[in-house]
Amino acid sequence: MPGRTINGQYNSRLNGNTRKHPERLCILLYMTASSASPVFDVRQHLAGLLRTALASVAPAQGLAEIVLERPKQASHGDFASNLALQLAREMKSNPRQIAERLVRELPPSPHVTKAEVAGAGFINFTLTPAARTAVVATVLAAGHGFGRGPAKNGRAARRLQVEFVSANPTGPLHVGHGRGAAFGASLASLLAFAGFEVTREYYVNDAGRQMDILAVSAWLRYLELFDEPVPFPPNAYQGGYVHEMAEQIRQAHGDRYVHPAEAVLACLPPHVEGADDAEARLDALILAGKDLLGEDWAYIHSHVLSEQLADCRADLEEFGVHFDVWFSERSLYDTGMVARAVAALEKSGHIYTQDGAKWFQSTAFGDEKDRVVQRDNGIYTYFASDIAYHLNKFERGFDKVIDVWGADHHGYIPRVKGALSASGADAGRLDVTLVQFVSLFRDGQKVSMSTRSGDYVTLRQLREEVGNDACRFFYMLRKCDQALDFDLDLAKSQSNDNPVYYVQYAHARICSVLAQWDGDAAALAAADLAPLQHEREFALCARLAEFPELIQQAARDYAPHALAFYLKDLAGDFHSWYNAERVLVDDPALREARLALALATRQVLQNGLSLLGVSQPVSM
RNA sequence: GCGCUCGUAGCUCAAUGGAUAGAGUACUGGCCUCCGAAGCCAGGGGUUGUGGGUUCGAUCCCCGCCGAGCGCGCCA
Repeated sequence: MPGRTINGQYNSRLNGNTRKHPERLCILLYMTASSASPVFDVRQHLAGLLRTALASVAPAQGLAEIVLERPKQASHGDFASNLALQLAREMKSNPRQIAERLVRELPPSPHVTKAEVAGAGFINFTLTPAARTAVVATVLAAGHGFGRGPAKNGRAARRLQVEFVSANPTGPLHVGHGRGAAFGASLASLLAFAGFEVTREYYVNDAGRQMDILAVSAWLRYLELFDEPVPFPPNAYQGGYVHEMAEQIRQAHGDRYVHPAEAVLACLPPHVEGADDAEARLDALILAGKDLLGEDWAYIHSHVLSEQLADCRADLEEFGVHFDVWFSERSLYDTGMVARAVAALEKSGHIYTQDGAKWFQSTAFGDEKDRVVQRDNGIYTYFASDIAYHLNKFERGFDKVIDVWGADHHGYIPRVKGALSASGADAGRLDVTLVQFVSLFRDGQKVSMSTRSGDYVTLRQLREEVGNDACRFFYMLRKCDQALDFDLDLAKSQSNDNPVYYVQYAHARICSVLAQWDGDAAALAAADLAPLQHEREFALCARLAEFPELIQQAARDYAPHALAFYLKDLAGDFHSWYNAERVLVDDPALREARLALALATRQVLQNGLSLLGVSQPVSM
C-alpha cells in the first residue's frame, strides 16, 4: 500500500515544523538557476563579459539582470543578449550604436569565437567548438542527475505540496481525472527534480452527501437482487459498478441488509414533479436507509467507500501516479478541526449568522458574495472543511501549497484564499492551478459525460485503448489551461503517429547502436569531443545543454508540458543528426565522440521521459 | 447579466515583451546493397478573432467589441 497510514485509515497527518517566510517561488528558482551547472556555466561567463563591457560603456547604468537567451536561428549564434535594447531607453541612444560600443569593450574570452551586433541591436555570441560540445561530458558525468536542481547545501530544501486528482470516491476515475492525474504527477516529479522537497497528496472526500448517495445507490441495487425493488432515483449513481458493489455485499453478507421495499417506500414523501423534489426524495431515501439499517448503514457506507478508493488507487498506480498522503476529509471533523476553524473565524468577526446559517464574509476579500459555512440544519458545508484542510496544510509547514483543480472550480478560489487571509494565514502560499476540461470524441461525436448517470469513458478504458505511455504523453501535449479535445478513434487507430513513439524511438535507436558497438559505455565519459564538428552535432549539443534551464523554467511556471515539447525537439535533433551522420565509423576517435554524443542524448531522454512517467524502451 | 479561462497554418497545438510567429498532422516531391524508414530532406501554406492603447519592439501587457468553454446553491 502506497502512502503513509494512520489510525488504520488511509489518512496521514504530518506534524511538520512551521516555516514562516514564504518567499516567492520564482525568486528562489532564479537564485538557484545560476548554479545549475557545476562544471562551467557559459551563460554566467558571457554575462560577466557583458557586465565588464557595460561598466566601461555606461558606468552609471545598473542593470539588475543580464538576459542571455538561446536564439531560435542557428545563424544568430549560440547566445544572444538584448542588453543594448534595454539600455536604449534610459540612455536615449540608438541601440545598435550602444551594442557596437559594448562589443568593442568586451574582454577577450577563450570560449567565444565571435560577438557581433545584429538586428535591432542584439549581441550574438558564437562559442568555440569545445565550449559547444562540453555539455556531452557534463551529461555523462552527471548521469541521471543531469538537469537536477541544486542539492540542499546543508539547509533544508524548500518544501512543496502538490494536491491533485482528489476525485470523490463515488465512481471510477474518468478521462478528466486522468488529465489532472497526469498533470499533477508530472508537475510533482518536475518540482522534485528541480530541487524541491515535494509531497504528493490526494484529498479524499469521504464525508458528506455524495458518499451517502453512493451508499444508498448500492443498497437499492442490493435490494433489487432480493426482489425488493424500490424505484431507482434518476439522480442516484447509475453506473454498472454500483451493481457490482451490491453483488459483492450479497456474496459477503447474504440477506443481512434486506428490508421490504414497502418499508423503504413508506419513508418517502409523496411524489411531486420537479428537480427540488428529486433531491428531497434522494435525501429521504438516505434517511430511510439509515433508519432501517441502523448500525449496518455504516458498514454499507464504509464498504462502498473503501471499494471505490481502492479502485481509484489501483487505477492511478497502474497509470504511474503515486501519492505520499491520502488525506481524509472526515478526519477533519473527527479531530474537531472544522469546528475550530469556523470558531476562530467567528471569533475574529469574519462570520455572521443569517437565516439560521453561518456565513463567511468573503466579499471582504474580493469574492462576489458571502458564503455559507454551516447550514441552518447545523451541517457544515464542503467549504468549511476545505478551510480547515488548507489551514492544516499550512500548519504542516509547506512553503508552497499547490492545488490542482478542475476548471469548473475556479469560482472557488477567492473564497478559499479569503478564508485563509481571514484566518491570519498568508494566502500567497497557496497556488491554484486549473486544469481545463477534456472532451471525448468517438465516431466524430462528442461523448456526453455525467458522473451521476454513469455515462462516461473511464481512465481505465482510455489506458487500455491507448496505452499508458501514449496516454501520459498525450495529456502533456497541451498546457493545462487549454481545453483538450480527445479523439478516441484517432488516439487508437493512429497510435503509431503519437509523438510519444517518436521520442521513444530515438531512445531505442541509440540503444541499438550501443549494442552493436558492444564497447564499454562508461569509458565514453572521457571521450575526446573535438571530432564533433557538424552543425547538426552542435545543434544537438545545444539542445542537451538547454535541459537544466528548461527544468527550472518549467518548474517555475508549473508547466510540465514544456518538458514534453522539449523531448520532441530533442528527439527531432537526434533523428536529423542520426540520419545525416554515421555513428559507427572506422575512425576510432570520431566513432567514440559520436557514441558519447548518442549516449548523452539517451541519458537526457531517460531523465525527461521518466519525469513524465513514460517508459524508455530498449527496443520497440 | 457578472466573473474566470481562452481564441495562433485546413486540423491538433507551441512560442521568459524580442530578430523572418514555430512543430506535428494533412497535401506535394525526393531518401533504405548503408548503425532500426515508428526515421530523414525539400516545398506550399498566417493581417496571431477584431478595433484601439502602452513600448525602440506586442501572440504575450491594458481597454472595447465578436465568438467558445466553465462558474455564479444553505451541492461537492
